[in-house]
Amino acid sequence: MDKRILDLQNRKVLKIERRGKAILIYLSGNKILGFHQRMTGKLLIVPRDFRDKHIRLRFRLSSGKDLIFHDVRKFGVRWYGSSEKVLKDKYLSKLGKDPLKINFKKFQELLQERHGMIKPLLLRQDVFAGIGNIVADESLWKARIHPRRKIASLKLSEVGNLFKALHYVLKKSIRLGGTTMRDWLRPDRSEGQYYKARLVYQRAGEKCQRCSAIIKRIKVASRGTFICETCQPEAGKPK
DNA sequence: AGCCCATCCTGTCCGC
DNA sequence: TGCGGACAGGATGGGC
Repeated sequence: MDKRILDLQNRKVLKIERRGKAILIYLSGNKILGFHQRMTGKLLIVPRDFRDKHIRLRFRLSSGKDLIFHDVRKFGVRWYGSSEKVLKDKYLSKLGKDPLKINFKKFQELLQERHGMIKPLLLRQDVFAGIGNIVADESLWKARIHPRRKIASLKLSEVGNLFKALHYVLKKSIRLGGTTMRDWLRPDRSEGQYYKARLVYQRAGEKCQRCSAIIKRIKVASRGTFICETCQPEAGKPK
């Protein structure tokens, strides 16, 4: 039996917090139980007799149900310890700004003095906490910005459009309960509805909702990336 | 600084 | 039906 798990006995959940893509459960006795779901992780509240080969952790709750961490690919991360120790973790302590919690001026500042491409920057959790591949592609499409555009080449109006697009996409995906494309489920095992609402991500070969051109799949930052080449022209490549 | 690749691991899908 | 390759909501470390 794992001592760290035993140590959870009788602890009370005081609050649950999200920091970027990390979920922190504050427990009595100054402890934090934290998770990062990565690619296929999910936190589920299930009946005690719920069984599945991919359950990695199981916590018995006083409600009579179990909290489980289910993770097919085992990339998920779990933290546990005193809140000081957990918050000092390399990943958690370096998390950047939540895009929904900053104003446009701050957003502009974070883009200053950057020399790379815009999409890889959006995906950096130490700069913007919480933006993932889907939100990045959907936002860049909405703002009509090619993911390989150099940050320094973006006009003020484009930076403004991107900021607005990020807010729009993040709020919408949260309102729709997240993205279920294959594995992921909400804690009550219902599906998130954002995947049905997406406009470019994983839609290669389909028509752009804005201009009817065919959506393409390219690679940016070693990640599958979906764009409309007409709406999101690449700098230096006039059509 | 920033880009790419491989890696961690399991499952699915597609072409042959 | 089998088999190999590509790809999948992410992060990290090494090489250039």
